[in-house]
Amino acid sequence: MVMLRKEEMSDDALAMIANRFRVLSDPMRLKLLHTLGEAEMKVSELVEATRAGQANISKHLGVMLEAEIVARRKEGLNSFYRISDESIFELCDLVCERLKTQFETRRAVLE
Amino acid sequence: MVMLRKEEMSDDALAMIANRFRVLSDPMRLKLLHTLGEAEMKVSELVEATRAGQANISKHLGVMLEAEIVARRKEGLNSFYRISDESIFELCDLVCERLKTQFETRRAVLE
DNA sequence: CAACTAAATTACCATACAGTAATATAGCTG
DNA sequence: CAGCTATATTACTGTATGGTAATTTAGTTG
Repeated sequence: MVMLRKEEMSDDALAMIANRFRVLSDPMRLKLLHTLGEAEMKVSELVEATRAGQANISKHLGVMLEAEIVARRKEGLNSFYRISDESIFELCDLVCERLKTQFETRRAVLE
Repeated sequence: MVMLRKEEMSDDALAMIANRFRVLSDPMRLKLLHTLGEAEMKVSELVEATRAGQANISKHLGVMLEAEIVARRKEGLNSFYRISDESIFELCDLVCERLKTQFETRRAVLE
């Protein structure tokens, strides 16, 4: 546990971790994950839900598929995507909680 | 809890979360956090520990200071940095565990 | 105060990447 | 098979960002 504190941490390991964070560092991808949180959806539904371009959504889904954060199931003309890495919700929750604490602390300074 | 699953999630909130992930999405910054994990250090020590350029390190530290992931204490000519957001270790651990699981699954496929 | 030092900032270049329009691919349907 | 549809891919553009050299800033010491 607490890997990052342990002495040995190779550059390759750091690069892999950094890459995972990079995949999560885009608002549109987080929006897709948020939307997908509820249920499996096909691309056209995600396009409608996010009101973004089809090519854009396809590209973002491709990035997350490659990172194995989502999984794809093809059925005829449609592609259905779903979350395949539930741990991202834990990550987002942690960040959310931390941000709230930060803002609360900052606000308290003004009193 | 599990914020990302809740229905309402504003674009601003998504942008803030994405930004936090972005700050963590660079190998050199993770290396600095890893190095800082043990104890407060001054910039020159971090430069030596990471074998990177001084300007580079200063810039990365500035990014993390702005994000309130590290804190700074000035003493004479020196600046001492320390981790101010311990939750990043939890984030990194979660990612690490998930990556290990992924690779193990992928390896198992070859048997 | 002049010389020195640590850290921050600036200016610059190169690369990476998000968004988008156009096109390709693959499956469906008449 | 011809046309249609959903998704993926390609090519391109603009913007953001990491690395670095040069400079600035702030503090120290003779």
